[in-house]
Amino acid sequence: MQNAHNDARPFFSKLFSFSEEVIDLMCVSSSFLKVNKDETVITEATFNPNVYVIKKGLVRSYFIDEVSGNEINKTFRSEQEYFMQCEEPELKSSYQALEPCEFYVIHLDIAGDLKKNHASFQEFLYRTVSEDWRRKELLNKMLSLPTAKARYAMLEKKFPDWLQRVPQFHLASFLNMTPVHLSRVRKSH
Amino acid sequence: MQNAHNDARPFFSKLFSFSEEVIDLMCVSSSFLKVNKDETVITEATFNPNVYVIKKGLVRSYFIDEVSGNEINKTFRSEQEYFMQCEEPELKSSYQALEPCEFYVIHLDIAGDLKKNHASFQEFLYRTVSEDWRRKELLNKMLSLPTAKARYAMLEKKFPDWLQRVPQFHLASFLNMTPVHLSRVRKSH
DNA sequence: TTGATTTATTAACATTTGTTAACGGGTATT
DNA sequence: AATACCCGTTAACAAATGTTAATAAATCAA
Repeated sequence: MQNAHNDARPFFSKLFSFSEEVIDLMCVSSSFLKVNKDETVITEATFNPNVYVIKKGLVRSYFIDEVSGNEINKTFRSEQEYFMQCEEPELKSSYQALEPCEFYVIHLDIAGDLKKNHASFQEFLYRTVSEDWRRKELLNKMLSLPTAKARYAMLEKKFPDWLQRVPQFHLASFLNMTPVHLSRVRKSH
Repeated sequence: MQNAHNDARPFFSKLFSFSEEVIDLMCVSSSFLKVNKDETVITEATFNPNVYVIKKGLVRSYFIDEVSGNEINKTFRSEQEYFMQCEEPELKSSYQALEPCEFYVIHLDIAGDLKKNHASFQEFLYRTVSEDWRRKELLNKMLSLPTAKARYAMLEKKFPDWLQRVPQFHLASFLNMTPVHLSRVRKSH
């Protein structure tokens, strides 16, 4: 993990219309993180108040089903997207790199008043939550579909990129079916 | 539909720490709406920029599965909760009263700058989205569980009120199973 | 209350989906 | 190139869930 400093400036600028002051603050309080394929970035167990912005790569978020002990994938994120750990134990996820990844990590504990006193950062957070709300609404709709075939069809339509980049057995978990069954669905498609 | 005026004041006050000015604005630009059981409040087809705050009663939100033509329930809302129609066609829902309901309806088109210039209303919206995000996260987790039994167990744990108030066949749709199967699950439980 | 309508339960059967195991193609490591 | 490992496919079978229909229970309207 290295300090990001001005390296991150053009990247943050493209991300959102932050004020110059906010970008300064973000650069000063962020670091640069590289992880290998398959490495875990955050686990359900640990908490830190960091925003991980993906510069490069692909990540899956998942939780452990207490009944079966299996991992269940919640979603995937890639370039220009971000994630952070929830505070509620109930909602915590783990994040694993499915490709070699590069992140800018904004340390909110260092960034101090970023959340409180800077309008453009607040707007960014509001936009982030709103966008994520909409995506979740869409995922909910997908998971509500009663047949595996219909869920797959919706994935294909709404998230075609994932079909290319995400290993099939991870998509299967995401779609609430087994890898064997996903293979069947694709065949009969 | 009647004008709400000062009738709504104590209700709005309890809902969130709005400024006096915002409460005035909300009262002036809101109406009071009563609907019978089973009546539809909003349909997927129509759009209006209103916030429906539930004073009394219970509502289900649902969408039509284009494949089967069936209604699929997304969630339920009751006293002190609110809902509004999404702008994205993809995410629109219909809302139906499962009990006789009373709403305060805030007409954002009339309320003018409520969303733009009033901090306490903006905070309210942000809190609303954040809370809803968390609930959706939880629902997603529930729908991701691979067995009907596990989904029902989680509903029982996390939303015990719904078990009391929501008709079983509507819970079944919400849990992504048939009413017949829900009955089986409950029996073997 | 009565009768009519809606909802919940149960059973038998059909379909979907999960499970296990074997096979084969790819990829990485040596 | 050889080996090992991971992943996707396929098949046979098992388990879960959907479907239909009959019945019972609950709710609603008259």
